[in-house]
Amino acid sequence: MSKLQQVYHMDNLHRLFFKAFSNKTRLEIIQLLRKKPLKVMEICEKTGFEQSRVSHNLRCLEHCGFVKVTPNGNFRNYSLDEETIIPIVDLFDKHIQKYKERLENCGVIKDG
Amino acid sequence: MSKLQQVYHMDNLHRLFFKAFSNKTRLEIIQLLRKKPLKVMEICEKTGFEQSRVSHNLRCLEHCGFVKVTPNGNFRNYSLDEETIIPIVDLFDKHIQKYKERLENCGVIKDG
DNA sequence: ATACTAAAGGATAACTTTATCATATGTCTA
DNA sequence: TAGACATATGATAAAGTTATCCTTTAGTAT
Repeated sequence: MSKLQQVYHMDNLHRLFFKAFSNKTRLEIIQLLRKKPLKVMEICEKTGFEQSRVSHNLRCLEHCGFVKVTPNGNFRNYSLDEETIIPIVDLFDKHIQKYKERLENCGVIKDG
Repeated sequence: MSKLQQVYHMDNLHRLFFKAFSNKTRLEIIQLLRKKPLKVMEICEKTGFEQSRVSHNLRCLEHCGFVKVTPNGNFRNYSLDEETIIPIVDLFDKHIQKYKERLENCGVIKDG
């Protein structure tokens, strides 16, 4: 694989990684799981999102390595990958604090 | 503002921040600018993207605090905000290296 | 086995984002 | 001022993403 292809490939991975974060449902789930592991129904109750919506997005998060799942009888417990995700989320705050007004009225990306 | 509202608000900012990153055009521009500041036409030439596409996305990046612009006569020089963006981009690599296969075939988020 | 509960998965309409086209603005030089 | 060049902006069709509805799978208990 050439250098150029490697760089391009890396860009795609970055992009997929950010897409996983850039969704209201998934981000709320991540914030909840920062506090403690939860079952699917607990996430539904705390967010008000319906079960199917939560399941679909947990699937995405698990697939991309953001969360781990531990089956426990009839339930499934979801928890954050603490090795990579928690330090990353913490680091964002610096940028976001500095530019929050701008982020809020970009015009290209919208707060839908 | 209540605690709950603050948390919700923060989530929105995170989301907008990630959306700015989760786009092929913007991410390629960011990677180019990691090396050195560039004019718009230089970005077009290096990426092969057309001028309007680059301008629209630079507008988004500037608005959200990712890049700074320095007008210079007929040209405009764009550069990355090194204080916040560069350390963040570096940190992502750890997660992305660990989960690259998974990111590549998620099913929910696609590599369009 | 049947009923019950928790969670996952498929299809799709509604919504959002993107790239493109056409046009406008701004800056320089003659 | 006019012409040339660099960049920005508005509108919109196409592409991508999301939530929802509905069905299915899987575990548990009786």
